[in-house]
Amino acid sequence: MKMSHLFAPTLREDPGEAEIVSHKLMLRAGMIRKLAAGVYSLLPLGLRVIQKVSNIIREELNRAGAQEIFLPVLLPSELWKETGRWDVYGKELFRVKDRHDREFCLGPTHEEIITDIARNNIRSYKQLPINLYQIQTKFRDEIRPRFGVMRSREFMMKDAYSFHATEECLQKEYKNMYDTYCRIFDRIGFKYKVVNADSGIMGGGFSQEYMVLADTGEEEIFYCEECAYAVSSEAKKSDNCPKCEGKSLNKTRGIEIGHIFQLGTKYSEGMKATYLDENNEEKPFIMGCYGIGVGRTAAAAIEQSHDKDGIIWPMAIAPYKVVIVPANSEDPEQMVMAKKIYGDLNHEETVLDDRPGRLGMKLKDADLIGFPIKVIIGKALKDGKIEIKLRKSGEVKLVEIGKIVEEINDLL
RNA sequence: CGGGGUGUAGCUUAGCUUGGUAGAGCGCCUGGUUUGGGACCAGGAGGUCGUAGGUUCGAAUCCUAUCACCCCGACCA
Repeated sequence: MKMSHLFAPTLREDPGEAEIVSHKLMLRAGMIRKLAAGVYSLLPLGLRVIQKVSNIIREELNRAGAQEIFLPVLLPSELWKETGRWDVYGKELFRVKDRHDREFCLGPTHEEIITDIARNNIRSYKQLPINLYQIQTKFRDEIRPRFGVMRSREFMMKDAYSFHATEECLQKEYKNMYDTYCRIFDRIGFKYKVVNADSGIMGGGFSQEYMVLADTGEEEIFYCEECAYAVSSEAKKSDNCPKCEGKSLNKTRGIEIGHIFQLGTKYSEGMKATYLDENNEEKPFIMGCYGIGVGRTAAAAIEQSHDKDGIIWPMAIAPYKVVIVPANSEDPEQMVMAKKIYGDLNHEETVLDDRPGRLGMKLKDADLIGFPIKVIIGKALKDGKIEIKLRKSGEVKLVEIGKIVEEINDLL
């Protein structure tokens, strides 16, 4: 991609509407623009990050045996009345009527719909277990949307639902999803904790939240350095770790980006969703559900990794991995070399800053957008060398022209 | 929904108290000089002052209503 062609309207100053750093930087880097409170347009850089997060989630879930589906956003009220959530969900549910005055809502989550599919299409224990997921826009009329895409009314979410014949089978899949989520967040490069949580309106039994550690996180969490134990502030019972006796708990803040639930039979009983077991007896499905906030994951990455100059993307979800910057756009030799290197690299992950203008302006934009690798073609070219500068560490390497492509590819 | 606050050019904002020509910086356009961390000079475009009423000879400024947005609280990926 050529920078002169890329639609990334960067802002030099902080927009007044943004309070937290990820919101400010997503606006300044030209990733998002607001349409209404809690409703955001994704521009090319923002969409690319969302797609990279989605792809990692998709790869790991597929590998874990889940199957991707795509459910409607527009949902008839009948299913919601079956479980009682038409009333329980309250004002947070976006309700609409069609021309015949039939009531619908815009999907905030899809337990009812997936359970309806299961009861209509799964009859035998032999068809279990199964885990179905989708990556889709969700709607929740939040009481107070805030912090950009961190808490918006329209947002991208991955939601998965599993169906089981036995409690043991649910436990096994829950553990499978637990591990899968760890792989997903490890791949992105997060520092995170898994804490026991309140299930809220989802209901059911046990649930755990994945919290990305960041000073600006909305929730206070406590964790033990010795073992994996972590807990959110409202559930904390003592100052010491219950597993490692006497060890005191450390306090930090986190952003919830994932939540896994053991639902049990709450929805299947409410909706009479049953299968026949090996004794020809009708049994309600035992269910689990597993969510990840995709947009929030991108915002959390920025909260966790940024500096005064801008975003420091982890390699795995950077919108582009490399930017090539000729120091002087009027210098023909530098431009020829920049284009040659651009030609030798993967265009899908590389931006060539071919704009006229001074080096400082281009580097400021590059640091704001957060490309992990800057390739600067400047003064050292006379000595047959090109500069590689890493966004995260600031480390600078002078590399001989002949080795530059190999060197860059080694860093990806 | 309760409490607090803000709406002036694409962005950041001055002007409002005390009514009388809408101003700046950045960005944008044209020309020139520049080119290693957001350059400089010259010229230029861009404004229903959130909206609707009212007071007044005259309203960005005063009054009323209304809308939008932001922050704190309950909710959540």
